Amino acid sequence: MLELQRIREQKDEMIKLFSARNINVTEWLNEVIELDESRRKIQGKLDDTLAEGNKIAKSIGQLFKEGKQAEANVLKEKTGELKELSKTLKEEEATTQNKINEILYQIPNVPNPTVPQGNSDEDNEVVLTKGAIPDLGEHKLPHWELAKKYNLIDFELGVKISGAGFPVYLGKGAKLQRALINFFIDEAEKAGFEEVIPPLLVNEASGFGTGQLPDKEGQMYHDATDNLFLIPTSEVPITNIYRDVILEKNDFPIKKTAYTPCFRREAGSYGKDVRGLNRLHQFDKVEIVQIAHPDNSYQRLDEMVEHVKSLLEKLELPYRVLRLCGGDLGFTSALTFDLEVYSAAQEMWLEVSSVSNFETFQANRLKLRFKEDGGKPQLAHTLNGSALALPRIVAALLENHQTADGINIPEALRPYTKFDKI
RNA sequence: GGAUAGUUGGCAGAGUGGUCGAAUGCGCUGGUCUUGAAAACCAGUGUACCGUAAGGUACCGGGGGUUCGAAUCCCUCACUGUCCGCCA
Repeated sequence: MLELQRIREQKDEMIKLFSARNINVTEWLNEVIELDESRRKIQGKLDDTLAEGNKIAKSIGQLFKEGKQAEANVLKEKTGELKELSKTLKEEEATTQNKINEILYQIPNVPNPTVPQGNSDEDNEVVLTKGAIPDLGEHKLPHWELAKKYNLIDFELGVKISGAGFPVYLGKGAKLQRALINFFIDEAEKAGFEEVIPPLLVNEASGFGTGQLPDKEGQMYHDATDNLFLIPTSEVPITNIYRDVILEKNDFPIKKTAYTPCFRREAGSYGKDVRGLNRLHQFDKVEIVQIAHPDNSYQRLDEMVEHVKSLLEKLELPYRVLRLCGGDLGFTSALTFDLEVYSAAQEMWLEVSSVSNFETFQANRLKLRFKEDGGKPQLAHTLNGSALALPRIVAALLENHQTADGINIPEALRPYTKFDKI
């Protein structure tokens, strides 16, 4: 959620930056400013009214103490009107505040100045492409066929138990999952991230804090009985550790990593994009999260991208780094780098990581702040990235490393799989 | 699931209708003292909003109510502790 104060002070710059998203926020911002002005006026009146009421109430108390009942009763008469007035003003203020919030909830984050303008993923900027695309010759198989051939993943079995998008991993397929998770976690720890195991179900306040709620509840599985949501990413529970927290300056840097399953309803997805492991309702992911000082959050973002790149290199996968354009940029993000691996048999790039700086957008909702020596609390920056999402990595791993007589496990992963080949 | 007790400032913990944003202790910050430190003593120490400021308003788990006045009374929800039941 955007900061009201920033809207007041930097409206024009913001409008300019929002053009990267191809949206015009002028009317929204003007309306917010206008509503805020009237809200403040109302509050002024309300405060005065309450102050007067407080004063009278105190006098009445005093009079009672002195036994001056009659005088007290006279004063009581006067309070009725004040009460009515303050009630009305309170309602007005609440209504106005709600209108402000309604608008604020709809406005996405301000894009960083380096975000290219664009409408769709076609306008994303390729920052870097690295690694050789393997020449698999004639006999290349897509990963879902490899999975079947080597008995690694059973998609139909998952349909029987749960439905489409819930694959069952078998034998070496299951071991490969576990190996990747441990590999990713170990690498994250080496990079200074502390491992946590968060809850997989979160409450409404947490969903709101990171921006899944309101509006995107359709994306999450919801348990209505207890009003809990299955996490679509561990970003939600991890970042919410710091909801309603005021940090000290030397608490930085805060770096957490977690492995969790992730659950996404993916309503409306269809076609080749959902084939095999490309898009699932349940998948595994190792996430890295940082809470950073505003002064160096972009440096932290770069470090996170470097970390993810190193993972892909160790897995010997060809990848590219994209700077997302405004049209592809997530609602809460100010700047996002996507990392994609090349899936050699499908002959397409698959997004395996998304590394973002949310600046104060989430922190504002979370009330996640920090204090400089002697200063007032100010909002921290939140960042996160996948490091990495498993299914598409598995897809690329199977496809890219396939040979006529099996699938080679990359060197870096062998200590974890304990086998060299599938 | 049943019974019962709770939820107060960074922590502990008082406060059961008025002068309570809230005693006291601990912690923290600054000062005095000291060669330095500790101790002792003194002062300060929540958040948000409004206001140029002085100052004002709100917040004692959330929401609602009673009252001139609520941390305190009532309703409701959430959470926590304890006991019982069930269970990995």
